[in-house]
Amino acid sequence: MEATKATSSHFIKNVVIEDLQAGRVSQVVTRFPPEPNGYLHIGHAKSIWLNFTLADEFGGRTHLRFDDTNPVKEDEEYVRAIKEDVKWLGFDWDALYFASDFFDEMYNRAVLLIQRGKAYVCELTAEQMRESRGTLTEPGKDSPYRGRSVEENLALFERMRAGEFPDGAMVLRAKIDMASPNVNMRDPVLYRIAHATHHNTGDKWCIYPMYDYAHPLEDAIEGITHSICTLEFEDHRPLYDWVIRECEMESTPHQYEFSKLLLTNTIMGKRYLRQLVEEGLVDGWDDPRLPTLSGLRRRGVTSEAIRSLCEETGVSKSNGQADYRMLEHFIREDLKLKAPRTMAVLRPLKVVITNYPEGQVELLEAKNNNENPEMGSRMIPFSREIYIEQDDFMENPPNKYFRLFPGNEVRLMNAYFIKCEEFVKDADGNVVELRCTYDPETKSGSGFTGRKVKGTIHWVEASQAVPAEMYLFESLVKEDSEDAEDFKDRLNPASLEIVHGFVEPGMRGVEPQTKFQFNRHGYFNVDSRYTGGDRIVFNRIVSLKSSFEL
RNA sequence: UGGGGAUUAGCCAAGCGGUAAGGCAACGGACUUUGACUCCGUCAUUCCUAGGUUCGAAUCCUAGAUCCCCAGCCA
Repeated sequence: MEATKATSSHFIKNVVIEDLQAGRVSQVVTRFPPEPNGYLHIGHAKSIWLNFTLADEFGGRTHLRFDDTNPVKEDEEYVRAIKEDVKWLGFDWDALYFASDFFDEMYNRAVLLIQRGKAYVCELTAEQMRESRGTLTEPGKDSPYRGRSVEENLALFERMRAGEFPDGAMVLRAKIDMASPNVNMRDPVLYRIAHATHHNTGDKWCIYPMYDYAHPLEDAIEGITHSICTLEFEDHRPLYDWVIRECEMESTPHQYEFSKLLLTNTIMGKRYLRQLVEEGLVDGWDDPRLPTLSGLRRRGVTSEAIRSLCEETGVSKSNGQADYRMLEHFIREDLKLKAPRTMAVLRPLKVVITNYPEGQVELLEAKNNNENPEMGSRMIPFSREIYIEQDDFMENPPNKYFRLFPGNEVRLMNAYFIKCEEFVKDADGNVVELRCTYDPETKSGSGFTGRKVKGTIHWVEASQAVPAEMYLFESLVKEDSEDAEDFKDRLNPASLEIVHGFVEPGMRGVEPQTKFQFNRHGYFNVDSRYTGGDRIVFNRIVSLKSSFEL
């Protein structure tokens, strides 16, 4: 049976509970309102999670709404990608809308505003408008067009719509207060002229509503009860309420602001992400190093881990960033029992077991997940020649190194104890081969207790080993580089290392997006772009924790 | 210097007048066929500061400090 998941409390949930109890709303309706002008990243995941889980917990509904009010920046391609990401996170919208579905209604409400003397057509240029807006400490000046008659405004607005004026010639402005201490209230622009083809409405419109005007109307039309956004919109709230009130909307949604999710050691700014992609500094929007949802997905991060992160970082109004290690923790936690465990050698070092019969291959049993017996076991080959990790041998080891070194014995996971007798170096002095002996008595599962060994290392049988590429990722940005002026100076040149290693024979033909734990290394995902034919590429999702330092 | 927010441990975060939850990280120890996992233990006499109210304050009041956001015909 499924225990009811106790979700933690937060201030927006408290508001919802009060609204429900007081009868102010009968059903919670939220929305996730992305602008289709870019790819979603983990910060958006928080908003998606918040809106969907909040409504779900109280039997409400959540809409997916594309805020497509600016045709020059938006594209159908992003609509597709955003839908895919939301679904991948595990959420289903109860209704799908586009802001553009409501353009007629918005236009009609604008006419109403004009009729009520609450809006006017202004012919100030953008620059003049900026100059007359005042500053943060000085009030603005009224536009010379502020006193136009209702009739004149109506006629002009109609002609704007009819396409009689070029872009920038005039705008529709709200008539509020040019002296407001809140600059958002200084007669904000409601509509601008843009002769651009819209991905949904084509060339039907050449005037488009601004966010501050469109958003509250969209919410009201859809019957949204709790309109959740991020902190920077806090001082837009009076305008949000003004639009709802002055447009005489029946439904009165309320806006609540929370602090967006930021992660340490990553780049989240839309502008920077776009630059990385467009300048080819990364492998597309789904580069596994990116915090985009498509990048995280390709890397192998699970949606469950992302949801856990959202849940555990909480909902508040204080600015801050969560430690990326928190995400890593939830990835490991999610994959621990789900991912089969296998042996993979990233940087191979050949080992010849000199007392093992030449030409003999035996099959040994290996559990697929030590902590999850339901995953069963598999048979893996073992013979005279195997590969181990280069790191697992040192000619001159420091104290507390309990892997292989001359004269030392270790356990080969799932196999036998081996002892290092000699090592072979090439002309450059690199160790290229180990010669070891094994003890048949120590076979895995035999119950041998004769002696103990401190180290256990992993390996892959040489003749049947399957070559594979492993993409090892580090943070895209250097640690503690937040204050760098040019963000490119923050880029970590070592964020990607590709190694050529070996995996077990059973890995041949593995499907993209399959996740494994490589014993003693970490969690890896089969890359969906490069894997195919004989090529297998693994993306390292996250390493295992380690308390060992050389 | 106008307006809007924020401030509880290294990080995230509960707490709403009755004596500081939880998670991440870190650090000890036990266990271990993954230096992982798991388990046990440690980790804020104090909540930005200073005053005040109160039997009692992170919570209420007063004054101050620091940080974030706002002057797009972007969202």
